[in-house]
Amino acid sequence: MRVGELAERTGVSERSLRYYEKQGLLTAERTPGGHREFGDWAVDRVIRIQALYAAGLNSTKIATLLPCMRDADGGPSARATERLVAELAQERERIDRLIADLLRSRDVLDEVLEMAAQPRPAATAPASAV
Amino acid sequence: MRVGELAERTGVSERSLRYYEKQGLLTAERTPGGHREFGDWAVDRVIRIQALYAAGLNSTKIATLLPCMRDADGGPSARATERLVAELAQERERIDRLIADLLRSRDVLDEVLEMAAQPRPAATAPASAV
DNA sequence: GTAGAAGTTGACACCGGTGTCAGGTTCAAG
DNA sequence: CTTGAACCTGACACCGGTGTCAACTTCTAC
Repeated sequence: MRVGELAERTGVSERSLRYYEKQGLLTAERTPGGHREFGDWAVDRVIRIQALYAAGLNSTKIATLLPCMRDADGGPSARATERLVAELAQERERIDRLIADLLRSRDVLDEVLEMAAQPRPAATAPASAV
Repeated sequence: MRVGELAERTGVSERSLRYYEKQGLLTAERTPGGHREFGDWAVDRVIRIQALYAAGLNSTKIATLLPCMRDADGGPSARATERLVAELAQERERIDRLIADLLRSRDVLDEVLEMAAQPRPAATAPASAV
C-alpha cells in the first residue's frame, strides 16, 4: 500500500509517516518512480510507534528499540545493549508514574463532569441534600 | 511556605511554580518585600496541576478547570460552562486512549526487557561468548 | 495521450512548559 | 550592620513531532 492508504488505516498523517521513515522507524520499498510502497506489517508498526511516542519516547529511542523486539516476521533482529536496557527500565518507571498521573487526572475530570451533570450545586455552604 | 520549600515538597522546579502563578493556576500571598507565601494547600494543588499537565492539558484549560472542582477549603468556586464540559469530556476520551497507548508501550518495553534478561537468544546472531 | 488524483522533497513555523543566566532585592541569623 | 542564602523579574533558548505551503513528478483511468 502507499502512504495515503497507510495514513488512512492508521490515522496517522502522511507527513508523520514520511517523517517516521526518515527517522528510520519505518522502511518502505520504492516504486521505480520513487513512491513508497508499504507492506501490511507497516500498519501494526505505525500503531506501535504512535503508542511509543504517546508514551513520551523520542524517535531516537524508538529507532533503537524497535529492532530489539519481536517483529511480525519473527524474532528480533537486534539485541538490546546494556545501556539501552537501563534506559528502557527508566522509561518504564516514568511510564508507570505517568499512568498514575493520568488516572488521577481522569478522576479530576470526572469529578468536575459529575458536578456539572448535577441539576443544582445549591450553594457554597455544605449542602444538606446529597 | 515559600517557593523553595514548595518546590522541594512537590518536586516541581521553582521556575515552574512561578509560571503556574503567572498563569493563574496558583495563588500566593506576598510578603511586604514581594516574596511569595504559599499555604499548605498549595502542595496538593501543585500535584494536581502536574498531573493535569502530564495528561496533556494546557495551562489555559487547567486554569479554567481548577476553580470548578472541590478545593481543600470546600466546594468549587465556579461552575463548569457547557463549553467546558464538552471540552473536558473530549479530554477524558483522549486520556483514556492515552492510557491504552501507555499500557501498550509498557508491554513493548517489558518484552524487550524480558528478552534482554534471558541468558541467550540463541538465534539470529551466532553469539560466541558472553 | 491526457487529465487529475496522489506522491515526492524541502523549507518554514509552531507550541508552550521548562532550563538557565543576569542583575537586583529581601530575608534572617550573627 | 553585615552577610550569605533565598527570592524577584525579565529575557533568551530549546525541543521535536506535526501542520502547511510550494513546486514538481508519478501514477492511473479513460
